[in-house]
Amino acid sequence: MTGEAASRGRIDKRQAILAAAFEVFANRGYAQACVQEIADAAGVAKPTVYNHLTDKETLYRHAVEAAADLVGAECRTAVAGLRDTDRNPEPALRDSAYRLLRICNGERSHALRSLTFAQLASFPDLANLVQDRTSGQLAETLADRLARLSLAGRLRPCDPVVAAEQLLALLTGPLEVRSRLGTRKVSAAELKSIANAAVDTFLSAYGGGTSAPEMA
Amino acid sequence: MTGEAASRGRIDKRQAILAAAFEVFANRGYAQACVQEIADAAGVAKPTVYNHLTDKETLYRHAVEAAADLVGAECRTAVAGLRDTDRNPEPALRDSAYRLLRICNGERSHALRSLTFAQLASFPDLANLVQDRTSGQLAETLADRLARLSLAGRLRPCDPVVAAEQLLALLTGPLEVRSRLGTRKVSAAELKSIANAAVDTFLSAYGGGTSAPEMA
Amino acid sequence: MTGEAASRGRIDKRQAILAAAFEVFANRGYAQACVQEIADAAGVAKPTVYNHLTDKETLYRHAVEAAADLVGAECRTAVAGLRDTDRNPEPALRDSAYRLLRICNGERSHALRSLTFAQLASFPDLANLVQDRTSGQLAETLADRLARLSLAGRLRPCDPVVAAEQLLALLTGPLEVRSRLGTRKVSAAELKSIANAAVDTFLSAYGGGTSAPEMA
Amino acid sequence: MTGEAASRGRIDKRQAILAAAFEVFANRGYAQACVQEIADAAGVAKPTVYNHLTDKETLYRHAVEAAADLVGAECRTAVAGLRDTDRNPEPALRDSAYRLLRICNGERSHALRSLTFAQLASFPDLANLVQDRTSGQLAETLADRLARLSLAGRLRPCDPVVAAEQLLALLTGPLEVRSRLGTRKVSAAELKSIANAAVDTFLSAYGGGTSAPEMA
DNA sequence: TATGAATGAGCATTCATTCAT
DNA sequence: AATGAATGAATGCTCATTCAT
Repeated sequence: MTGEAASRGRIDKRQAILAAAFEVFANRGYAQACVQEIADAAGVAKPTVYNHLTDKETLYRHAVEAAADLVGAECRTAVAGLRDTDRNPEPALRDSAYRLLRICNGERSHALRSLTFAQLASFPDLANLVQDRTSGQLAETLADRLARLSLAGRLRPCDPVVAAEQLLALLTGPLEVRSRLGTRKVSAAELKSIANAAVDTFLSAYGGGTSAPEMA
Repeated sequence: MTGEAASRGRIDKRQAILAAAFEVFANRGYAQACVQEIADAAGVAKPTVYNHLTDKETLYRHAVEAAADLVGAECRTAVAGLRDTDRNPEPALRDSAYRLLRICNGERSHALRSLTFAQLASFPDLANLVQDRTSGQLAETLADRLARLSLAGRLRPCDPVVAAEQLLALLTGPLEVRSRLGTRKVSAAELKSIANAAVDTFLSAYGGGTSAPEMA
Repeated sequence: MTGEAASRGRIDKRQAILAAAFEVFANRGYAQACVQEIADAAGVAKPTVYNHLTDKETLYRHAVEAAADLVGAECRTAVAGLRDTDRNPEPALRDSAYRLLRICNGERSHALRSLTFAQLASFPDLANLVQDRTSGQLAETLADRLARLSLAGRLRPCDPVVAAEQLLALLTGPLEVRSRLGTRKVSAAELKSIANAAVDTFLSAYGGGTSAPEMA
Repeated sequence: MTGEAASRGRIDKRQAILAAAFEVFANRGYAQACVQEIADAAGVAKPTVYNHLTDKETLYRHAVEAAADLVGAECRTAVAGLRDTDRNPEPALRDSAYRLLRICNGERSHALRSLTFAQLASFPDLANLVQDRTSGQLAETLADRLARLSLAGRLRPCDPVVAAEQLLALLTGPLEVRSRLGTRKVSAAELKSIANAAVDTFLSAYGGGTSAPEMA
């Protein structure tokens, strides 16, 4: 009991530090963020931060990695509805598209994107890691789903990797513009409109499988 | 004469400083870049930098602005071929798409994108300015062209703003993934493949106006 | 029994800490040595060091004092052979001289010397304590022996304090130079040569007692 | 003029920093000395110290080196009187001995000795450098003089290196004891007594060449 | 008693910025 | 106009020391 409570406390503190770190890094950027501020935000003393995470760099890497994992998981959840190949995929596509946009429009996503770009030069490996665990995995998952839909005759035969890539591009590209890189709030209605426009275009190109064969 | 030569020298020095500044900022990021390094790269003494540009911030703003203007101009040139409404727009689209990708894949573009994201928190206004002068203007120009093509019956009736937005998204989104945010070289062949896939999808959705049947 | 064993364990731990402390202080110097490293070297946790020895300063004092006592005891042993006033003292002198040099050339002696000098400013009293318990006591012991030898007519009448002082100087001075303050190994042969040269000079000045009285 | 004055100012500042640094290092030791204190003592701002001397380590090395050169030069001056081989060397020996003791008893010498020992572990090369430029060069110079005196028949034939080494040992050894490693003031009278005792013993061993009977 | 965890205080170093020349 | 030199303000990191268990 005591042991569990203690280690719980330890873990909580570490989590608190990582969360505070991501928050501060997101607001200030890597270089401008100072460890003292992170410590303050986490409610601990500066050396405690160092005890748990060695370095400003290490702190940054762990904070970013954790955020990337969170976003990645959210994204995978968002496209879960596409697993069903028994139905016309259009409603599921519209739903997933909107869910993805909500995630991408979230603060965490914007911050992650921002930080990743910002530190491209300093931590290129971290950029790759983040991309893999977020858009990379998402694209793969999506490609899998699209491939099955295509096989099931719900989508025209196509390269599922390209299709997934383009669907995502049709979602995130316009969002980036409309949100002005994340500096502007985008209403739910606008998100829906982006999502639907994306799905429309996507289906124009990839829709219409066997049920209404375009004589592929 | 002397006066002109002198002011010419002055201008040259200012340009040299701005160029060096963009280079250094691009390589190190805003905070990590130090004025001394920029001065060294420009071949002048540190106070000279301050004489010309007041501030690190001012220096940054001017350097970024100049780069944005350059990229913006390049982009506008790239889509010049779309002005012609007398022909099937497909070849021009493929050409413009490829040209745009080459620009977006260039070092300057990547650096600009990187820096803009990196300093979102510190200089949000600069982010907007850059976006306006690059993708913003480009999107507008493109929307104009597409509107005329649509009017001319070369494209299906559509919202030209959305169409432009999506075409750009289909180009830049996949490029970003493939180039791993700019850290990886992308071959000309791959660029062409991205461009063609984008145009294919775009034309599936927006192509086929009245006068120019796809069967062409 | 248990009590004894326990207190034995306690004492052992304390000894281990002191030994580790001297080792670490010797290698790093007072300020550069950190308590954590000492704790690690002693195989205990940091607070345990504090439990036993209060302070970094206290720890240092005890460690140095213990080392000084060890060296002091060794030195006294080394000159035991001079107690004999019945024989020509030359062989005993040569033997004692060599033994002293071996001690002074030992790691512990060098470390002690180094640390004492290093912390002159911070702990001047400790410097005096160390000097008293090592060269001080040795000089006194030696002076006693020389006085008796002189009285016994084995040495010319002289001020035994000065004589002892000079004999020690003739030993340690050259050793310090040859060993480059302890950074260089000095061979046994070289030690012997130093010892003999010292005794030669010493006997030239102080040798020749009653057997060939110079009629002081 | 202006240039000279300016560079003069620069040099003066550098000298001031080095002098202040030696002072502070001597009083506090390397690790305990903080650069701010040195800057204050030199009457400059901290970064100025770094501008001139790069590093705390570099600062230390230059300060110590400069002090070593000063002491070395003083020592060489002190034994200048021994160059004369036409006279009985005894008065010159007594004079040089006393002069050397005054130097070795000076604050700078003590500090140099202290610091050298203190940082043996951190900067062993510096220890050697200091020893070479002070006692090393002195011993050589002295050996030269003694060799010539010996050749001139003013001293008994001997190994001049050993003789020099022993003479210096007879001076510095007792001084170190009497001054308690430099923590205690030693009166001029006591210095003279040490010097004379050293010369007495030295001459007992090495004096009495062929041409200059001791009875002189 | 022994220890994992936490902290307050301190220090080297860097950098944007400003004078004096 | 251009520069060498100087500085005030920060910031990463370390370490002796103390709690709570």
